[in-house]
Amino acid sequence: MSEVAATGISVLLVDDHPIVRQGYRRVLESQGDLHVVAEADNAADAYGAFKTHDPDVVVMDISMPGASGLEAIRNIRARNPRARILVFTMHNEAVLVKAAFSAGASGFVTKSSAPSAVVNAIRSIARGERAMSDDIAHVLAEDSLSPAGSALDQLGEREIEILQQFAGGATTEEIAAHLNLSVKTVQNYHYLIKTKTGARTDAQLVRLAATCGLTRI
Amino acid sequence: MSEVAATGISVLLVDDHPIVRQGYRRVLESQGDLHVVAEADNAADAYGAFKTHDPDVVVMDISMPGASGLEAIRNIRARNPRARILVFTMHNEAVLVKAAFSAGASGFVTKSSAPSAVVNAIRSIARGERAMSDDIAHVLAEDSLSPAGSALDQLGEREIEILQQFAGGATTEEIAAHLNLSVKTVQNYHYLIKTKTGARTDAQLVRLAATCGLTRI
DNA sequence: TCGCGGCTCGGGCAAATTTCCCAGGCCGGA
DNA sequence: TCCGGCCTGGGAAATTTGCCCGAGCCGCGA
Repeated sequence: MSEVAATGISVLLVDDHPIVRQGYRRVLESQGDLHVVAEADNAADAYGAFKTHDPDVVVMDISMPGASGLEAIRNIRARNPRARILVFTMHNEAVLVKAAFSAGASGFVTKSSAPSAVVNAIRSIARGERAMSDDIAHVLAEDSLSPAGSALDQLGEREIEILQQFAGGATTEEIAAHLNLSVKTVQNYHYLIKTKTGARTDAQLVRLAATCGLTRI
Repeated sequence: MSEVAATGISVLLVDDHPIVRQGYRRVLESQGDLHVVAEADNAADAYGAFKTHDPDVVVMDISMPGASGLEAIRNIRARNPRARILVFTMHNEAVLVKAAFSAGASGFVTKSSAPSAVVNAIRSIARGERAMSDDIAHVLAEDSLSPAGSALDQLGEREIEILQQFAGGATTEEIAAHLNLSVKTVQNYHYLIKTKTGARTDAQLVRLAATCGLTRI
Protein backbone atom coordinates (compact mmCIF):
# COMPACT_ATOMS: atom_id res chain seq x y z
CA MET A 1 0.00 0.00 0.00
CA SER A 2 2.63 2.51 1.07
CA GLU A 3 4.62 1.47 -1.94
CA VAL A 4 1.65 2.19 -4.15
CA ALA A 5 1.20 5.59 -2.60
CA ALA A 6 4.84 6.38 -3.13
CA THR A 7 5.34 5.18 -6.69
CA GLY A 8 1.85 5.35 -8.15
CA ILE A 9 -0.13 2.45 -9.54
CA SER A 10 1.44 0.04 -12.04
CA VAL A 11 -0.95 -1.24 -14.69
CA LEU A 12 -0.92 -4.18 -17.08
CA LEU A 13 -3.03 -3.45 -20.14
CA VAL A 14 -4.71 -6.37 -21.92
CA ASP A 15 -6.67 -5.77 -25.12
CA ASP A 16 -6.42 -7.38 -28.50
CA HIS A 17 -6.44 -4.11 -30.44
CA PRO A 18 -3.03 -2.39 -30.55
CA ILE A 19 -4.43 1.05 -31.25
CA VAL A 20 -6.93 0.75 -28.47
CA ARG A 21 -4.12 -0.17 -26.10
CA GLN A 22 -2.09 2.75 -27.33
CA GLY A 23 -5.01 5.04 -26.60
CA TYR A 24 -5.64 3.66 -23.12
CA ARG A 25 -1.99 3.99 -22.32
CA ARG A 26 -2.00 7.67 -23.16
CA VAL A 27 -5.21 8.30 -21.27
CA LEU A 28 -3.98 6.49 -18.16
CA GLU A 29 -0.48 7.92 -18.16
CA SER A 30 -1.77 11.46 -18.47
CA GLN A 31 -3.20 10.99 -14.99
CA GLY A 32 0.19 11.11 -13.34
CA ASP A 33 -0.27 8.34 -10.80
CA LEU A 34 -0.96 5.54 -13.27
CA HIS A 35 1.87 3.80 -15.07
CA VAL A 36 1.41 1.19 -17.76
CA VAL A 37 4.24 -1.24 -17.18
CA ALA A 38 3.24 -3.81 -19.79
CA GLU A 39 0.72 -4.68 -22.49
CA ALA A 40 -0.66 -7.94 -23.85
CA ASP A 41 -3.00 -8.77 -26.69
CA ASN A 42 -4.11 -12.25 -25.62
CA ALA A 43 -4.77 -14.31 -22.54
CA ALA A 44 -1.54 -16.28 -22.61
CA ASP A 45 0.66 -13.21 -22.93
CA ALA A 46 -1.37 -11.52 -20.23
CA TYR A 47 -0.51 -14.30 -17.82
CA GLY A 48 3.14 -14.16 -18.79
CA ALA A 49 3.27 -10.40 -18.41
CA PHE A 50 1.61 -10.66 -15.02
CA LYS A 51 4.23 -13.09 -13.82
CA THR A 52 7.12 -10.88 -14.93
CA HIS A 53 5.77 -7.49 -13.95
CA ASP A 54 3.47 -8.20 -10.99
CA PRO A 55 1.40 -5.06 -11.64
CA ASP A 56 -0.85 -3.45 -9.06
CA VAL A 57 -3.82 -3.61 -11.42
CA VAL A 58 -4.63 -5.56 -14.57
CA VAL A 59 -6.99 -3.77 -16.97
CA MET A 60 -8.41 -6.40 -19.28
CA ASP A 61 -10.88 -6.68 -22.13
CA ILE A 62 -12.38 -10.14 -21.79
CA SER A 63 -13.61 -10.42 -25.37
CA MET A 64 -10.44 -11.55 -27.04
CA PRO A 65 -9.89 -14.05 -29.83
CA GLY A 66 -8.52 -17.36 -28.69
CA ALA A 67 -8.47 -18.20 -25.03
CA SER A 68 -11.17 -16.70 -22.92
CA GLY A 69 -10.62 -13.66 -20.79
CA LEU A 70 -12.40 -15.36 -17.89
CA GLU A 71 -9.86 -18.14 -18.11
CA ALA A 72 -7.08 -15.58 -17.97
CA ILE A 73 -8.61 -14.06 -14.85
CA ARG A 74 -8.72 -17.45 -13.19
CA ASN A 75 -5.13 -18.20 -14.13
CA ILE A 76 -3.86 -14.93 -12.76
CA ARG A 77 -5.83 -15.27 -9.54
CA ALA A 78 -4.63 -18.83 -9.14
CA ARG A 79 -1.07 -17.61 -9.23
CA ASN A 80 -1.66 -14.62 -6.99
CA PRO A 81 -4.99 -14.42 -5.16
CA ARG A 82 -4.26 -10.81 -4.27
CA ALA A 83 -4.14 -9.76 -7.93
CA ARG A 84 -6.49 -6.87 -8.79
CA ILE A 85 -8.19 -7.23 -12.13
CA LEU A 86 -10.42 -4.63 -13.74
CA VAL A 87 -12.55 -5.96 -16.58
CA PHE A 88 -12.95 -3.27 -19.20
CA THR A 89 -15.15 -4.31 -22.09
CA MET A 90 -18.04 -3.32 -24.29
CA HIS A 91 -20.32 -6.01 -22.90
CA ASN A 92 -22.85 -5.15 -20.24
CA GLU A 93 -24.84 -8.33 -19.73
CA ALA A 94 -25.55 -9.35 -16.16
CA VAL A 95 -24.43 -12.94 -16.65
CA LEU A 96 -21.08 -11.83 -17.97
CA VAL A 97 -20.58 -9.41 -15.10
CA LYS A 98 -21.42 -12.09 -12.57
CA ALA A 99 -19.15 -14.56 -14.30
CA ALA A 100 -16.29 -12.06 -14.27
CA PHE A 101 -16.64 -11.30 -10.57
CA SER A 102 -16.94 -14.92 -9.61
CA ALA A 103 -13.86 -15.67 -11.72
CA GLY A 104 -12.02 -13.25 -9.48
CA ALA A 105 -12.30 -9.81 -11.06
CA SER A 106 -12.23 -6.81 -8.71
CA GLY A 107 -14.04 -4.42 -11.03
CA PHE A 108 -16.11 -4.16 -14.18
CA VAL A 109 -16.30 -1.03 -16.31
CA THR A 110 -17.87 -0.76 -19.75
CA LYS A 111 -16.22 1.06 -22.60
CA SER A 112 -19.20 3.34 -22.87
CA SER A 113 -18.28 4.86 -19.52
CA ALA A 114 -16.59 8.23 -19.21
CA PRO A 115 -12.78 8.07 -19.10
CA SER A 116 -12.85 9.26 -15.51
CA ALA A 117 -14.87 6.18 -14.54
CA VAL A 118 -12.06 3.89 -15.64
CA VAL A 119 -9.42 5.90 -13.88
CA ASN A 120 -11.43 6.02 -10.67
CA ALA A 121 -12.12 2.30 -10.88
CA ILE A 122 -8.42 1.58 -11.22
CA ARG A 123 -7.65 3.66 -8.14
CA SER A 124 -10.47 2.00 -6.19
CA ILE A 125 -9.44 -1.55 -6.86
CA ALA A 126 -5.80 -0.67 -6.22
CA ARG A 127 -7.01 0.22 -2.71
CA GLY A 128 -8.56 -3.21 -2.48
CA GLU A 129 -12.13 -2.06 -3.07
CA ARG A 130 -14.58 -3.40 -5.57
CA ALA A 131 -15.55 -1.10 -8.44
CA MET A 132 -18.02 -0.99 -11.28
CA SER A 133 -19.37 1.63 -13.65
CA ASP A 134 -22.83 3.08 -13.15
CA ASP A 135 -24.38 1.24 -16.07
CA ILE A 136 -23.10 -2.06 -14.73
CA ALA A 137 -24.55 -1.29 -11.32
CA HIS A 138 -27.90 -0.66 -12.97
CA VAL A 139 -27.72 -3.87 -14.95
CA LEU A 140 -26.96 -5.87 -11.81
CA ALA A 141 -29.69 -4.08 -9.89
CA GLU A 142 -32.29 -4.81 -12.56
CA ASP A 143 -31.13 -8.37 -12.73
CA SER A 144 -31.42 -8.95 -9.00
CA LEU A 145 -34.96 -7.58 -8.98
CA SER A 146 -36.33 -9.64 -11.85
CA PRO A 147 -37.57 -12.93 -10.41
CA ALA A 148 -37.64 -14.78 -13.70
CA GLY A 149 -34.17 -13.81 -14.82
CA SER A 150 -32.75 -14.06 -18.28
CA ALA A 151 -32.52 -17.36 -20.05
CA LEU A 152 -28.79 -17.17 -19.57
CA ASP A 153 -28.99 -16.91 -15.80
CA GLN A 154 -29.40 -20.63 -15.44
CA LEU A 155 -26.09 -21.22 -17.15
CA GLY A 156 -22.87 -21.77 -15.23
CA GLU A 157 -19.67 -19.89 -15.87
CA ARG A 158 -18.24 -22.54 -18.12
CA GLU A 159 -21.44 -22.77 -20.07
CA ILE A 160 -21.50 -19.02 -20.66
CA GLU A 161 -17.93 -19.14 -21.79
CA ILE A 162 -18.55 -21.92 -24.25
CA LEU A 163 -21.73 -20.34 -25.55
CA GLN A 164 -19.85 -17.12 -26.16
CA GLN A 165 -17.15 -18.81 -28.19
CA PHE A 166 -19.65 -20.93 -30.05
CA ALA A 167 -21.80 -17.95 -30.97
CA GLY A 168 -18.68 -16.17 -32.07
CA GLY A 169 -18.26 -18.80 -34.77
CA ALA A 170 -15.72 -21.13 -33.20
CA THR A 171 -15.88 -24.83 -34.00
CA THR A 172 -16.13 -27.47 -31.31
CA GLU A 173 -12.47 -28.37 -31.77
CA GLU A 174 -11.38 -24.76 -31.53
CA ILE A 175 -13.30 -24.25 -28.32
CA ALA A 176 -11.84 -27.43 -26.85
CA ALA A 177 -8.36 -26.24 -27.76
CA HIS A 178 -8.93 -22.74 -26.36
CA LEU A 179 -10.23 -23.99 -23.05
CA ASN A 180 -8.12 -27.12 -22.76
CA LEU A 181 -11.09 -29.43 -22.72
CA SER A 182 -11.82 -32.62 -24.56
CA VAL A 183 -13.98 -32.30 -27.64
CA LYS A 184 -16.43 -34.57 -25.91
CA THR A 185 -16.88 -32.18 -23.01
CA VAL A 186 -17.50 -29.27 -25.31
CA GLN A 187 -20.09 -31.34 -27.16
CA ASN A 188 -21.78 -32.14 -23.89
CA TYR A 189 -21.83 -28.47 -22.92
CA HIS A 190 -23.24 -27.62 -26.29
CA TYR A 191 -26.08 -30.03 -25.70
CA LEU A 192 -26.59 -28.93 -22.11
CA ILE A 193 -26.74 -25.26 -23.06
CA LYS A 194 -29.33 -26.02 -25.70
CA THR A 195 -31.54 -27.92 -23.31
CA LYS A 196 -31.15 -25.36 -20.52
CA THR A 197 -31.98 -22.41 -22.73
CA GLY A 198 -34.62 -24.26 -24.67
CA ALA A 199 -32.94 -23.57 -27.99
CA ARG A 200 -33.73 -26.27 -30.49
CA THR A 201 -31.27 -25.02 -33.06
CA ASP A 202 -27.75 -23.69 -33.15
CA ALA A 203 -29.13 -20.63 -34.89
CA GLN A 204 -31.49 -19.98 -31.98
CA LEU A 205 -28.53 -20.27 -29.66
CA VAL A 206 -26.61 -17.66 -31.60
CA ARG A 207 -29.59 -15.32 -31.58
CA LEU A 208 -30.00 -15.79 -27.86
CA ALA A 209 -26.34 -15.07 -27.23
CA ALA A 210 -26.56 -12.02 -29.45
CA THR A 211 -29.68 -10.57 -27.84
CA CYS A 212 -28.12 -11.08 -24.42
CA GLY A 213 -25.01 -9.22 -25.49
CA LEU A 214 -22.74 -12.24 -25.25
CA THR A 215 -21.64 -11.69 -28.83
CA ARG A 216 -21.80 -8.89 -31.36
CA ILE A 217 -23.20 -9.24 -34.83
CA MET B 1 -5.78 20.01 -51.35
CA SER B 2 -3.55 23.00 -50.83
CA GLU B 3 -5.64 23.86 -47.85
CA VAL B 4 -5.06 20.43 -46.46
CA ALA B 5 -1.34 20.74 -46.96
CA ALA B 6 -1.30 24.07 -45.19
CA THR B 7 -3.45 23.24 -42.15
CA GLY B 8 -3.07 19.51 -41.81
CA ILE B 9 -5.88 16.99 -41.99
CA SER B 10 -9.09 17.57 -40.05
CA VAL B 11 -10.70 14.41 -38.67
CA LEU B 12 -14.16 13.54 -37.41
CA LEU B 13 -14.03 10.64 -34.96
CA VAL B 14 -17.03 8.32 -34.72
CA ASP B 15 -17.06 5.52 -32.15
CA ASP B 16 -19.56 4.61 -29.49
CA HIS B 17 -16.99 4.22 -26.73
CA PRO B 18 -15.87 7.51 -25.15
CA ILE B 19 -12.61 6.20 -23.83
CA VAL B 20 -11.76 4.63 -27.13
CA ARG B 21 -12.39 7.98 -28.83
CA GLN B 22 -10.27 9.71 -26.25
CA GLY B 23 -7.44 7.30 -26.97
CA TYR B 24 -7.71 7.69 -30.73
CA ARG B 25 -7.73 11.43 -30.37
CA ARG B 26 -4.47 11.38 -28.48
CA VAL B 27 -2.85 8.94 -30.86
CA LEU B 28 -3.89 10.95 -33.92
CA GLU B 29 -3.06 14.35 -32.53
CA SER B 30 0.39 13.26 -31.48
CA GLN B 31 1.13 12.92 -35.20
CA GLY B 32 1.19 16.66 -35.71
CA ASP B 33 -0.62 16.84 -39.03
CA LEU B 34 -3.88 15.25 -37.84
CA HIS B 35 -6.46 17.30 -35.99
CA VAL B 36 -9.62 15.87 -34.47
CA VAL B 37 -12.20 18.60 -34.99
CA ALA B 38 -15.23 16.70 -33.71
CA GLU B 39 -16.41 13.42 -32.21
CA ALA B 40 -19.67 11.50 -32.37
CA ASP B 41 -20.89 8.34 -30.69
CA ASN B 42 -23.71 7.40 -33.04
CA ALA B 43 -24.70 7.55 -36.68
CA ALA B 44 -27.09 10.50 -36.40
CA ASP B 45 -24.62 12.69 -34.52
CA ALA B 46 -21.94 11.69 -37.00
CA TYR B 47 -24.01 13.08 -39.84
CA GLY B 48 -24.71 16.28 -37.93
CA ALA B 49 -21.06 16.74 -37.05
CA PHE B 50 -20.09 16.17 -40.65
CA LYS B 51 -22.45 18.91 -41.79
CA THR B 52 -21.10 21.40 -39.26
CA HIS B 53 -17.40 20.67 -39.49
CA ASP B 54 -16.91 19.33 -43.02
CA PRO B 55 -13.81 17.34 -42.01
CA ASP B 56 -11.22 16.09 -44.46
CA VAL B 57 -11.58 12.55 -43.17
CA VAL B 58 -14.20 10.69 -41.13
CA VAL B 59 -12.82 7.83 -39.02
CA MET B 60 -15.75 5.62 -38.13
CA ASP B 61 -16.44 2.39 -36.31
CA ILE B 62 -19.39 0.85 -38.11
CA SER B 63 -20.49 -1.41 -35.27
CA MET B 64 -22.51 1.05 -33.27
CA PRO B 65 -25.74 0.60 -31.39
CA GLY B 66 -28.79 1.95 -33.17
CA ALA B 67 -28.55 3.05 -36.76
CA SER B 68 -26.19 1.20 -39.01
CA GLY B 69 -22.76 2.58 -39.72
CA LEU B 70 -23.22 1.69 -43.38
CA GLU B 71 -26.29 3.86 -43.44
CA ALA B 72 -24.28 6.71 -41.96
CA ILE B 73 -21.70 6.32 -44.69
CA ARG B 74 -24.40 6.52 -47.33
CA ASN B 75 -25.93 9.60 -45.74
CA ILE B 76 -22.64 11.42 -45.57
CA ARG B 77 -21.75 10.53 -49.14
CA ALA B 78 -25.17 11.56 -50.33
CA ARG B 79 -24.59 15.00 -48.87
CA ASN B 80 -21.03 15.30 -50.10
CA PRO B 81 -19.81 12.70 -52.62
CA ARG B 82 -16.26 13.88 -52.08
CA ALA B 83 -16.34 12.92 -48.40
CA ARG B 84 -13.51 10.61 -47.31
CA ILE B 85 -14.55 7.94 -44.85
CA LEU B 86 -12.22 5.49 -43.17
CA VAL B 87 -13.95 2.51 -41.59
CA PHE B 88 -12.09 1.49 -38.47
CA THR B 89 -13.55 -1.53 -36.77
CA MET B 90 -12.79 -4.91 -35.23
CA HIS B 91 -14.64 -6.82 -37.92
CA ASN B 92 -12.75 -8.41 -40.76
CA GLU B 93 -15.32 -10.29 -42.78
CA ALA B 94 -15.17 -9.97 -46.55
CA VAL B 95 -18.87 -9.23 -46.95
CA LEU B 96 -18.67 -6.35 -44.51
CA VAL B 97 -15.63 -4.91 -46.23
CA LYS B 98 -17.32 -5.08 -49.60
CA ALA B 99 -20.47 -3.56 -48.19
CA ALA B 100 -18.52 -0.69 -46.66
CA PHE B 101 -16.70 0.14 -49.88
CA SER B 102 -19.83 -0.08 -51.94
CA ALA B 103 -21.57 2.20 -49.46
CA GLY B 104 -18.91 4.76 -50.23
CA ALA B 105 -16.07 4.20 -47.77
CA SER B 106 -12.57 5.15 -48.92
CA GLY B 107 -10.70 2.89 -46.56
CA PHE B 108 -11.05 -0.04 -44.18
CA VAL B 109 -8.65 -0.69 -41.30
CA THR B 110 -9.13 -3.21 -38.51
CA LYS B 111 -8.44 -2.41 -34.89
CA SER B 112 -5.92 -5.20 -34.76
CA SER B 113 -3.67 -3.20 -37.08
CA ALA B 114 -0.63 -1.30 -35.87
CA PRO B 115 -1.32 2.36 -34.98
CA SER B 116 0.83 3.46 -37.89
CA ALA B 117 -1.52 1.66 -40.27
CA VAL B 118 -4.42 3.86 -39.22
CA VAL B 119 -2.40 7.03 -39.48
CA ASN B 120 -1.10 6.10 -42.90
CA ALA B 121 -4.57 5.16 -44.05
CA ILE B 122 -5.92 8.54 -42.98
CA ARG B 123 -3.19 10.33 -44.92
CA SER B 124 -3.77 8.14 -47.96
CA ILE B 125 -7.49 8.69 -48.20
CA ALA B 126 -7.01 12.41 -47.50
CA ARG B 127 -5.00 12.40 -50.75
CA GLY B 128 -7.96 10.76 -52.45
CA GLU B 129 -6.49 7.27 -52.53
CA ARG B 130 -8.09 4.06 -51.34
CA ALA B 131 -6.61 2.39 -48.26
CA MET B 132 -6.95 -0.81 -46.31
CA SER B 133 -4.94 -2.66 -43.70
CA ASP B 134 -2.91 -5.73 -44.62
CA ASP B 135 -5.27 -8.18 -42.96
CA ILE B 136 -8.21 -6.76 -44.88
CA ALA B 137 -6.27 -7.05 -48.13
CA HIS B 138 -5.66 -10.70 -47.33
CA VAL B 139 -9.29 -11.32 -46.52
CA LEU B 140 -10.38 -9.77 -49.80
CA ALA B 141 -7.69 -11.61 -51.72
CA GLU B 142 -8.75 -14.95 -50.28
CA ASP B 143 -12.32 -14.10 -50.99
CA SER B 144 -11.69 -13.26 -54.63
CA LEU B 145 -9.67 -16.43 -55.17
CA SER B 146 -12.07 -18.90 -53.63
CA PRO B 147 -14.06 -20.41 -56.50
CA ALA B 148 -17.39 -19.55 -55.04
CA GLY B 149 -16.40 -16.40 -53.18
CA SER B 150 -17.78 -16.00 -49.70
CA ALA B 151 -20.55 -13.45 -50.09
CA LEU B 152 -24.19 -14.26 -50.48
CA ASP B 153 -24.55 -12.81 -53.94
CA GLN B 154 -23.75 -16.16 -55.51
CA LEU B 155 -26.50 -17.95 -53.69
CA GLY B 156 -29.59 -18.87 -55.64
CA GLU B 157 -33.05 -17.75 -54.67
CA ARG B 158 -33.86 -20.99 -52.95
CA GLU B 159 -30.59 -20.97 -51.09
CA ILE B 160 -31.22 -17.46 -49.81
CA GLU B 161 -34.69 -18.47 -48.76
CA ILE B 162 -33.46 -21.47 -46.84
CA LEU B 163 -30.60 -19.56 -45.27
CA GLN B 164 -33.05 -16.93 -44.12
CA GLN B 165 -35.32 -19.43 -42.44
CA PHE B 166 -32.41 -21.28 -40.95
CA ALA B 167 -30.86 -18.11 -39.53
CA GLY B 168 -34.28 -17.20 -38.20
CA GLY B 169 -34.11 -20.27 -36.01
CA ALA B 170 -36.17 -22.79 -37.97
CA THR B 171 -35.25 -26.45 -37.80
CA THR B 172 -34.55 -28.50 -40.90
CA GLU B 173 -37.94 -30.19 -40.63
CA GLU B 174 -39.74 -26.89 -40.27
CA ILE B 175 -38.03 -25.46 -43.31
CA ALA B 176 -38.88 -28.57 -45.31
CA ALA B 177 -42.51 -28.24 -44.25
CA HIS B 178 -42.67 -24.53 -45.00
CA LEU B 179 -41.23 -24.91 -48.46
CA ASN B 180 -42.71 -28.28 -49.29
CA LEU B 181 -39.35 -29.93 -49.70
CA SER B 182 -37.95 -33.18 -48.45
CA VAL B 183 -35.77 -32.98 -45.38
CA LYS B 184 -32.98 -34.35 -47.47
CA THR B 185 -33.16 -31.46 -49.89
CA VAL B 186 -33.03 -28.93 -47.10
CA GLN B 187 -30.03 -30.73 -45.67
CA ASN B 188 -28.33 -30.59 -49.03
CA TYR B 189 -29.04 -26.87 -49.32
CA HIS B 190 -27.69 -26.36 -45.86
CA TYR B 191 -24.48 -28.03 -46.86
CA LEU B 192 -24.34 -26.19 -50.19
CA ILE B 193 -24.82 -22.82 -48.55
CA LYS B 194 -22.06 -23.54 -46.08
CA THR B 195 -19.59 -24.48 -48.78
CA LYS B 196 -20.54 -21.57 -51.01
CA THR B 197 -20.22 -19.00 -48.28
CA GLY B 198 -17.20 -20.62 -46.69
CA ALA B 199 -18.90 -20.84 -43.31
CA ARG B 200 -17.53 -23.70 -41.26
CA THR B 201 -20.14 -23.43 -38.56
CA ASP B 202 -23.86 -22.85 -38.28
CA ALA B 203 -23.07 -19.91 -36.03
CA GLN B 204 -20.94 -18.33 -38.74
CA LEU B 205 -23.83 -18.80 -41.13
CA VAL B 206 -26.18 -16.97 -38.80
CA ARG B 207 -23.72 -14.14 -38.34
CA LEU B 208 -23.28 -13.88 -42.07
CA ALA B 209 -27.01 -13.77 -42.66
CA ALA B 210 -27.37 -11.14 -39.96
CA THR B 211 -24.60 -8.88 -41.23
CA CYS B 212 -26.07 -9.10 -44.70
CA GLY B 213 -29.46 -8.06 -43.42
CA LEU B 214 -31.08 -11.39 -44.19
CA THR B 215 -32.28 -11.68 -40.64
CA ARG B 216 -32.53 -9.32 -37.72
CA ILE B 217 -31.34 -10.02 -34.20
C1' DT C 1 -33.43 -26.48 -83.00
C1' DC C 2 -30.16 -28.32 -80.09
C1' DG C 3 -26.92 -28.32 -76.61
C1' DC C 4 -24.94 -26.11 -72.59
C1' DG C 5 -25.13 -24.47 -68.11
C1' DG C 6 -27.45 -23.22 -63.93
C1' DC C 7 -30.96 -23.90 -60.52
C1' DT C 8 -33.94 -27.12 -58.14
C1' DC C 9 -34.86 -31.37 -56.13
C1' DG C 10 -33.60 -35.63 -53.96
C1' DG C 11 -31.06 -40.60 -53.25
C1' DG C 12 -27.06 -42.97 -51.18
C1' DC C 13 -23.54 -43.92 -47.91
C1' DA C 14 -19.58 -43.38 -44.97
C1' DA C 15 -18.03 -40.28 -41.51
C1' DA C 16 -18.97 -37.14 -38.07
C1' DT C 17 -21.89 -35.03 -34.74
C1' DT C 18 -25.75 -34.78 -31.74
C1' DT C 19 -28.49 -36.65 -28.24
C1' DC C 20 -29.12 -38.73 -24.14
C1' DC C 21 -27.62 -41.21 -19.94
C1' DC C 22 -24.24 -42.14 -16.77
C1' DA C 23 -20.30 -41.51 -13.27
C1' DG C 24 -16.55 -39.66 -10.68
C1' DG C 25 -14.34 -35.65 -8.56
C1' DC C 26 -14.77 -31.32 -6.35
C1' DC C 27 -16.72 -27.81 -3.50
C1' DG C 28 -20.00 -25.17 -0.69
C1' DG C 29 -23.97 -25.20 2.22
C1' DA C 30 -27.40 -27.45 5.52
C1' DT D 1 -21.77 -35.68 6.99
C1' DC D 2 -24.74 -35.69 3.31
C1' DC D 3 -26.87 -33.29 -0.43
C1' DG D 4 -26.76 -30.74 -4.48
C1' DG D 5 -24.50 -28.21 -7.97
C1' DC D 6 -20.88 -27.67 -11.37
C1' DC D 7 -17.16 -29.56 -14.18
C1' DT D 8 -15.29 -33.18 -16.68
C1' DG D 9 -15.66 -36.96 -19.88
C1' DG D 10 -17.19 -42.06 -21.57
C1' DG D 11 -20.65 -44.81 -24.25
C1' DA D 12 -24.12 -45.88 -27.70
C1' DA D 13 -27.90 -44.99 -30.54
C1' DA D 14 -29.91 -41.62 -33.52
C1' DT D 15 -29.28 -38.00 -36.54
C1' DT D 16 -26.79 -34.93 -39.47
C1' DT D 17 -22.94 -33.79 -42.46
C1' DG D 18 -19.96 -34.19 -46.34
C1' DC D 19 -19.73 -35.33 -50.82
C1' DC D 20 -21.09 -37.82 -54.94
C1' DC D 21 -24.56 -38.76 -57.96
C1' DG D 22 -28.69 -38.25 -61.46
C1' DA D 23 -33.03 -36.06 -63.19
C1' DG D 24 -36.10 -32.42 -64.56
C1' DC D 25 -36.74 -27.66 -65.82
C1' DC D 26 -35.68 -23.33 -67.99
C1' DG D 27 -33.23 -19.71 -70.41
C1' DC D 28 -29.72 -18.51 -73.62
C1' DG D 29 -26.70 -18.53 -77.33
C1' DA D 30 -25.08 -21.05 -81.61
